Amino acid sequence: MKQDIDYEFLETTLLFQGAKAEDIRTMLTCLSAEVKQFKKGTVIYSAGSTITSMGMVLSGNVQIISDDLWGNRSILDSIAPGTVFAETYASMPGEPLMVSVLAAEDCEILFINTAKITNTCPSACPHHVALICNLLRISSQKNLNLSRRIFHTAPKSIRGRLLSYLSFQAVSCGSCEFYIPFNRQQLADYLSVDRSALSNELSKMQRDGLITVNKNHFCLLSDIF
Amino acid sequence: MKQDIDYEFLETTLLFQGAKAEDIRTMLTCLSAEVKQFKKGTVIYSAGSTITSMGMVLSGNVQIISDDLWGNRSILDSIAPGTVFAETYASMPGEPLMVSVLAAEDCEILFINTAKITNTCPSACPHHVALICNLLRISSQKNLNLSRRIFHTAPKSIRGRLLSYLSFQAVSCGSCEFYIPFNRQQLADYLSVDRSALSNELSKMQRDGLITVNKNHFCLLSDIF
DNA sequence: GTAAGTATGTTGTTATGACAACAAAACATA
DNA sequence: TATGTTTTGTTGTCATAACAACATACTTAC
Repeated sequence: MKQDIDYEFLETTLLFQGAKAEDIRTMLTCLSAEVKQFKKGTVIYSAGSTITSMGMVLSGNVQIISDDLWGNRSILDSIAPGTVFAETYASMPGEPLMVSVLAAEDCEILFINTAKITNTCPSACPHHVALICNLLRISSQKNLNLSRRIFHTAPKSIRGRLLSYLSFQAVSCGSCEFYIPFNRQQLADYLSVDRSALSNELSKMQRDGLITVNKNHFCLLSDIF
Repeated sequence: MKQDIDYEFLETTLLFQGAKAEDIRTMLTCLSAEVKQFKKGTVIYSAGSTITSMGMVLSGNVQIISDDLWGNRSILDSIAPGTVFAETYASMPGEPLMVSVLAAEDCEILFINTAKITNTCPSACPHHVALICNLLRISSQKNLNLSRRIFHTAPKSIRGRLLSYLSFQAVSCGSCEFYIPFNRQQLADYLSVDRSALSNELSKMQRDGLITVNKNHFCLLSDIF
């Protein structure tokens, strides 16, 4: 089973950052990690269940989805190869998932039991410690992303949210001119507003001389930024 | 300086969970942790700056605050003794703070350099590993809290947000009858809605036979939960 | 090129929430 | 009990965002 894992690829991931292919092979054996295949459309983890292993996408693509009380499904995130998912829940055993994980394509997933990483005596395998540090970094990064989103959705008006989001983008890229990684629908979802209302507000802001917009390219004009 | 630290108290904190007072003393020396005093109203960390140490409140109380572009200040969180703050930023060196940390009362803060925890060779001090695991747990827990909040503020109507929040509370305490840890203003802030509109909506939901409310005590009546 | 599909912008209507201002409890303190 | 303070509920007005429906690009495939 394990011989088909591409350890060179794993070297490039955030989780295994700093470890050599050979070390990773040893670690995965030691942690009794498992690779499983999933057909497109399969549910990998379902909301409400409790889990003990985080997953890393080796190939294919998985989606984090949420079905609300009325059956409306929304896609919260899309996980690319080399990225982990469900690591938060795997670190907090017993906590039921609020979301489901779905195979968006045929995919291969590497499952790693988090408790084995944290519980196994680290002296047995010195790379364990590096792995935990990487996990901590991944968790902190996710934390920042979540905090930012809460931040940008805190204003009650669409314009306020856009100003919050856009000025952050400007600061973080060090220029008043930048591209955003969202299309209109995705930006609307991120800011929790209606897409057409968002489009409308962008037009107004352009008329008000605050910004210029062209597809994903934004330019902040005002001195309030 | 360090002799006035209450190591027995630190034993009870999440960060030092599992370590004995004597171990903690050794670790803090090894990590060259520092205790500092702050007068009420002092800024401990200010938004925009970059930091390398997380803080733990030993006595007093600190607030996480955010001042928006127009100078409106909002209190995002209140940190009690034994709890850490800014640990996310300390784990991601170079990331500028989005919020400020303010001494809400006279207080004593223990500062710990996160890089020293993760970089120091763990074999030098075996409890380092436990410390990192505790940090990971703290980070994961915060992650869950942030995710939940995003979840509950995702619906666009006040009623939708309340249903999301209240049904989660019911599930997590295993009963349709429960107390919430917020007063009206705090709940409104948490759900990012206006307080009086929230009160109003709760009344409507009561009239519609969905819930009964009495102060912090809620009872979900409908079968949709 | 045409056609089909997707993404984006526009407009008008309607529902809803923010806000302000006030009333009524609840609580504390003297 | 009287008094001030805080919390919560109520009401009405007004701004705003959701929604629907449509128009106009912009893509992609044929």
